[in-house]
Amino acid sequence: MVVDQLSPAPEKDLELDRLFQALADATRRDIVARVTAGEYSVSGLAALYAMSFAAVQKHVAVLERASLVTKEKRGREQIVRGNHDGLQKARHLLDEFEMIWRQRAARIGDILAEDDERDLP
Amino acid sequence: MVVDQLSPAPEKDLELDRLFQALADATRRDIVARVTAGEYSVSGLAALYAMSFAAVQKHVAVLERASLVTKEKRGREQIVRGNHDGLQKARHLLDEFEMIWRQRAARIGDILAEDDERDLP
DNA sequence: CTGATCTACAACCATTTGGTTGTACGATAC
DNA sequence: GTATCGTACAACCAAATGGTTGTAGATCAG
Repeated sequence: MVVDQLSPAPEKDLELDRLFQALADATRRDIVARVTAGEYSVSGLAALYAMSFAAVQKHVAVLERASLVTKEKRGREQIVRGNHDGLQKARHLLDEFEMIWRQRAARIGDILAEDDERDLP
Repeated sequence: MVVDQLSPAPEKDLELDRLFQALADATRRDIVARVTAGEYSVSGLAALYAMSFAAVQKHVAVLERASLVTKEKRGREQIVRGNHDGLQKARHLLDEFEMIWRQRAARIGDILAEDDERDLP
């Protein structure tokens, strides 16, 4: 019974909480997209948005805690880069949901097939 | 320039905000997994968790607003079912990030290849 | 050295979130 | 009918979020 392998009580998965929480903001998603494609300093990012430097700094911190982004000091700047692992972890969970969904669809298909068999001689 | 096609200012995408926000809670992820695999009434779901009925009711409402779940009245019960579309929308965004990432990796690969060519006669 | 830049972090504020309890109402069971 | 079940919704509360301003420490340019 594959279904019951799912967490019976929702084990508190702080990691996924932070991951999806981090993605639940348009500014942060934009930052992820940008630093995935290239490198930005924190102030370089801050220049892109209509909010204070400190606000962007906080967004980057949220992304960092969620393992979606890494920071590396270079001179007096802090370079922000995309972290592939975090994205893949999120994708992986959604893929699992997708699998459960397909298994369910297949099961429904089987039941219909059984009904057909019963109807046949 | 594929990179610059990305939202210059983060267009406020309420839909994705709600989607990821909804997934940023372990209880709600568990609900999604369960109703994706089968059918549950709201009270049926509430029986699974160590919190009040009203709390679960709110979680279901959040999932419904995020298009991850649908409710349908049946007798005096409200049946909750998984909504495939919402999940696919989230997967789609992460897939886009994945594509950007791969393009970047390919670009870096090209640069290295160019360097190699320059080094050769 | 002086001044400008980039960053970190604290303090504060308004709003949202995740939970509670309590009340009310339609549908079902007896 | 009455009692019970499943639901909806309001009011309330503590904590987290998303933003601000202000202050202070490194690092670089002149």
